[in-house]
Amino acid sequence: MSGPGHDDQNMPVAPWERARKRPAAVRVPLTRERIVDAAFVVLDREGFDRLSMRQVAAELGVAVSALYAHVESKDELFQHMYARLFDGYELPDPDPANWQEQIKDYARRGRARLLEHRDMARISMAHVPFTPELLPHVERLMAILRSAGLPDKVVAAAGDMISTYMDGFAFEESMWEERRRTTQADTWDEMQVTLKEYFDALPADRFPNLVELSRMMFHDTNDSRFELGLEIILRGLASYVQPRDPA
Amino acid sequence: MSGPGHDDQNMPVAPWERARKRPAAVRVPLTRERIVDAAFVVLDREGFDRLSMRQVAAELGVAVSALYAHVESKDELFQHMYARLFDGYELPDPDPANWQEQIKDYARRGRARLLEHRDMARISMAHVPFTPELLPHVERLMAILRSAGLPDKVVAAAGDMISTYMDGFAFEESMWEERRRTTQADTWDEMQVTLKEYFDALPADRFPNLVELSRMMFHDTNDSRFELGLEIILRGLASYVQPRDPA
DNA sequence: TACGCTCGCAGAACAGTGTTCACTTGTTTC
DNA sequence: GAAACAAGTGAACACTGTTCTGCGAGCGTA
Repeated sequence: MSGPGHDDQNMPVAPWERARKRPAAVRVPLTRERIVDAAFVVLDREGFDRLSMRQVAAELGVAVSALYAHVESKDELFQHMYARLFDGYELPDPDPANWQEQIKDYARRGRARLLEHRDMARISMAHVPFTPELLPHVERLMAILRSAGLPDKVVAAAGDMISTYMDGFAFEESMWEERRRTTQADTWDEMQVTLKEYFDALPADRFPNLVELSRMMFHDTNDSRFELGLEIILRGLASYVQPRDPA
Repeated sequence: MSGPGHDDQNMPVAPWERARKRPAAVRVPLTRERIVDAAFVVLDREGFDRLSMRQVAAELGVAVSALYAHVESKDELFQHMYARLFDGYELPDPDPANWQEQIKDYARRGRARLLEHRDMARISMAHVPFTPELLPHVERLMAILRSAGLPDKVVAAAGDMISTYMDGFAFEESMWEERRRTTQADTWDEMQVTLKEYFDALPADRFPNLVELSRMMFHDTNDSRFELGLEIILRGLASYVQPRDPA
């Protein structure tokens, strides 16, 4: 998939190399990249709970123990999957006039990446503290927030808040997806109808607000709910903006 | 611990009941409450990853299979542990003049409850969607937010945001705690010093903001960081307040 | 008192997990 | 050709959640 050096697979083998290359071509060499690729295939097909080293090995047609030559543990495999989240996912240089849009865009792309693979948010969630892959992002995020004129204390808290919001939101989405899968609901719309019915059937004397607001909670798309939460956080942050150079 | 019907354990047995009660007293009857209690003991001592049905059974001096007479699965056990979070944890009636403080107080108590037991945030996080125990809380939270004059769309999004923030924050705290445990750091202060040193040692040309802000991120207590994040969210919410009855 | 019956728990078992280790096997090098 | 080396195999260990059979004490009834 994303590993390098696969381009020559479709090329015919030169006759004078045939004798040498044939035996080597029978087994594609096992690499960490291929293991991570296979892990994503298993993750998407089986989900996080059924992602086991044995399943990954089976996907590659290889013994389990072979994986441990390239990956120290299942945890390290998760770390490499986590690192994939950040491939080519960059923050722009600070543009103080547009800082809010810059951060929103960053968050949107982050959520999109988390939703690319099933249960990916669960893997990401287990890595919230500062990992080396995350540091450059936090650095640039802070650059943007500082350029906007936010006090340092707020900047320090905001980085965590934004990534926690992204992870938490995508995590919830994963959970609804899984619930949908275990139910008979085939589509997301069908699921929403079921949920809305459930809330409508709640005793209105004990849950007046829930009954009345169920429309809001389930008619909106996840995208617009995500967007609204983002806007709330950014308005809160913006309220801390103070002029930088009172010249 | 919190289960009912344990009050008579310290009472002496009446002599005329002694002959009858003795054999029964040899084995304290196994109940779901006792199983949940034992699960919390194991959780606090061993952590989430080592919390197994066999450990819980051992804690009670009982065979594993005996647990399944009172609890259908490990997942159901988690649900009962999760339900304990909400015992006697209520929201007040709406007081429109104080809505921000009411919500802050709710969030503070929620975080405190999550921190009462090791890794409790991880269990809570797995239950984010609407469970029956949560519904009354969401209902009252919405009542407060609506009384404050927030538009319905914002109210519907805010409930999720606040609980996600609580869970996410406590979850991160759990992770730092675990990292502290696996490191040799005995106290939290010692851990903070280590972290600060790590950030100070970062190449200042590539991470100027991180180096400069490391002081902010690790000198503050978790409580004040939590408080600041809460304030940011509430300022964002408050920006949506609109007059209710333009009379 | 003796019988049988029910119910709560014990023990073993099944299928699955992460991880390790002694072993082949295919390939290269001397 | 023989020796060395790396890579992958298969079996094993110590676990996990869950289920099934069976025992044995307590109860109601004859």
